[in-house]
Amino acid sequence: MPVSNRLPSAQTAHRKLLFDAFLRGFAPNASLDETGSALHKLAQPICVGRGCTIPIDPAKDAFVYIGCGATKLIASASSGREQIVAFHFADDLMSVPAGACHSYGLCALVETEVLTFAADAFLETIAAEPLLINALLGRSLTALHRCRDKAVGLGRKNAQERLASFLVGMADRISSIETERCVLDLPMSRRDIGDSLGLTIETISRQFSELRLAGLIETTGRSRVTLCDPAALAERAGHV
Amino acid sequence: MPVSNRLPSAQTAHRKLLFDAFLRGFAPNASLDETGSALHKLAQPICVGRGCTIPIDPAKDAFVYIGCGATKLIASASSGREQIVAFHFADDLMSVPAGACHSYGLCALVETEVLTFAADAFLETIAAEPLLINALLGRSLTALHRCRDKAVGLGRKNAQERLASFLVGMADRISSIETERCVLDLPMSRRDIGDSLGLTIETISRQFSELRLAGLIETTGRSRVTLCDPAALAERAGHV
DNA sequence: CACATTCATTGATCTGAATCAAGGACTGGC
DNA sequence: GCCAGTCCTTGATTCAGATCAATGAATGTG
Repeated sequence: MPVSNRLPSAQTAHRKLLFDAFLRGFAPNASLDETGSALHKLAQPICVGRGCTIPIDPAKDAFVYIGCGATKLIASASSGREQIVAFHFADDLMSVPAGACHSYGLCALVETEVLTFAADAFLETIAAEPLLINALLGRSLTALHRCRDKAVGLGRKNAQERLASFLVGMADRISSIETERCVLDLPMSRRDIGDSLGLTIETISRQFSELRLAGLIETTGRSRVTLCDPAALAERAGHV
Repeated sequence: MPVSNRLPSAQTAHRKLLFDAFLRGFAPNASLDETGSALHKLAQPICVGRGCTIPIDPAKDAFVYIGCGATKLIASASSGREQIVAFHFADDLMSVPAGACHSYGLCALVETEVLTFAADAFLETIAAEPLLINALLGRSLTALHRCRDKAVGLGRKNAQERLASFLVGMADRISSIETERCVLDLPMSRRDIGDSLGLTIETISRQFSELRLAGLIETTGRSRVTLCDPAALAERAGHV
């Protein structure tokens, strides 16, 4: 398993680019002088390869900004069972909770660059900047909304509805949306999809086959999925 | 099914009490003059009986403050399947999303008094009050954290672990915490518990019986549950 | 206080997804 | 371009929880 690397301090220019992207993506209209440099001091830039865990103190809450790449947020129940709680992509800002009931870990799906922040210091720093808190609040509410929809799927949907729901949701996030057809390059494995949907890898594979047979999707290689009829797929997903 | 009632305008005093409780619970240290009265104008006080749905425009996001009582936030997948996404109790402030994938409804478990706010106007009003945004952010992050833990349960736990997890979680929220024994008065029915844990009413009942047989809980009537050994129960819940 | 109704419990059976097992297809490294 | 290793697919069987069915306990209403 490859290990994670902090960016060497020589790459100051690169670090600056990453931090600027964060500020731009996070609060484009704010003019932050002191706050900006305070955040810059807090930001821990980290670059990890595919399959690596992003080092985060499990005892403290953290915020993580994804500059580029993709990650999975994993929660571990006892006896090694893992549940993927969320996927995140470039320009996402997420909160990683310290483990109370379960322990959380953040893992890169592809080569990924992130900034990590200790949550307490981060919140303290932005406390006086309504634009920033509002932005963070918006992200949190979006995450909450997504998590609730996920709970509906995990609690009340069958395997096929879960996979259809997952594909439609991913299409919204990482594909150019076309009404007719829609091409997705999934950065996660079948196992990841299973761990996200509360299913096994075999069930995921079988449902891919069924959706393919039904003419709703086409697959190319391991990662490319074409949604032939997104509307019909959304219907199978049990969306209202 | 009983219908909900706005508080008659005659009960101005009562309304004021409710609103004051909201401000006190929400941002005890803030001195809000204009913002306070602006919020007061936005607040829609509603009082509903057991089993009633709290009227919320399904087309727009809302925030709801619970003055007293208890509620369930229900999401409906297609074909009438319902998933309870969260329970809320006195002094909670929650966000109710407009339905995108699924439609949400808020329903009272007991006689309940709430204040509802249109989300857009609410956010606009508090935008310049860091204390308030921070409070709202904190509540959102707590809700997100709870929802993630719920996702772990729904995705990766068996029936007994889910019920044990539920009981331990409820004990934290609505009971005086005693290390040895802990008495809970659950305001929700077996069906509600099932709809929250992604299980049927029969499975819930069987698991109650098993936990009772194992000496971990005692039940009195329909609603009272005594946790005889919270630590052992937490272990059965698969908590780390 | 008795009745009606809803709610909870228990049992028997069924089913969708898990598990066990084996073969086949990508992908990346040399 | 070949090979090794990983990832994916498909089939057979098992099992946890759903469903179907019936009885028994709470609640609250007249």
